Amino acid sequence: MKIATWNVNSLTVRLPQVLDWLQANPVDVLGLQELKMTDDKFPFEALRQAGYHAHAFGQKTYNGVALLTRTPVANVVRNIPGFSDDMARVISADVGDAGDVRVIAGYFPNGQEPGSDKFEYKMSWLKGLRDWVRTELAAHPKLVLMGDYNITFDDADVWDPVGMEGQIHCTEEERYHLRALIALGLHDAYRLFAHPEKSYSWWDYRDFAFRRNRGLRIDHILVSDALKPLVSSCEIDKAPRSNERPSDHAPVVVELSGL
DNA sequence: ATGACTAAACCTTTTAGA
Repeated sequence: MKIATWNVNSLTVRLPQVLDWLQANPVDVLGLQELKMTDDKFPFEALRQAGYHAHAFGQKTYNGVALLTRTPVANVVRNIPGFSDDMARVISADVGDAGDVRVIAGYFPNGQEPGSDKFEYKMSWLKGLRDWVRTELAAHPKLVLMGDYNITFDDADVWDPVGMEGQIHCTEEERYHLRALIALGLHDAYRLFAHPEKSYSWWDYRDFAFRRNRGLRIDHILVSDALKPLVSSCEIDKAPRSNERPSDHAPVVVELSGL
């Protein structure tokens, strides 16, 4: 089973690229973030013709997430139960032939800058997510928590760790929450394998950042203890970042054997 | 240079992203 996450930064603009990517990478599950559209605009029919079931949770202009799957899913949940939020950031479902893999796909808050109201919202959102994921893990041992986290784990995820020290995506407060998720019994699938140094999942549109590989690794796939032994690969696909009108994020793909 | 691109909307200017 292959599971992927991709922040497309407007599905309206990126739909042709998503369809092209799925044709070349027929993953079983794809989580999308930053749809930037309401559900009545969501391209259910185009995705159905591409062979995917789709569940969307969108809103106007900002945020918005979706889960695309080759086979039908069950128990779709939108946002974080127990955490009141007027933004569309999370969608989860039971996937796989046995329906025993819980996939949670999220668009984590950006946070703007430390000390801002948006940063405080990011901190409370992360706490709300963790409290819910703890109970989800107890109910679903086989669990994947993936998406645009908007947090780097450490300096290895940052093109300029000195210049970005203490800046948004790189603060100790954000990384504390990321480690607290790991402490629930989750593992960063990407770091289960050796990868080249300076591997990132996002590059600024400005200043030729992609060509200069000035990026951040902020899109992650975390797998539970029960799934960790099944992970056979995890890769960032940089190819779509070279498209015309690309998303600023690249897809991340994990392969689970025996599912 | 609180800049550089990109996207959406209240659309020739602002807000947000990361």
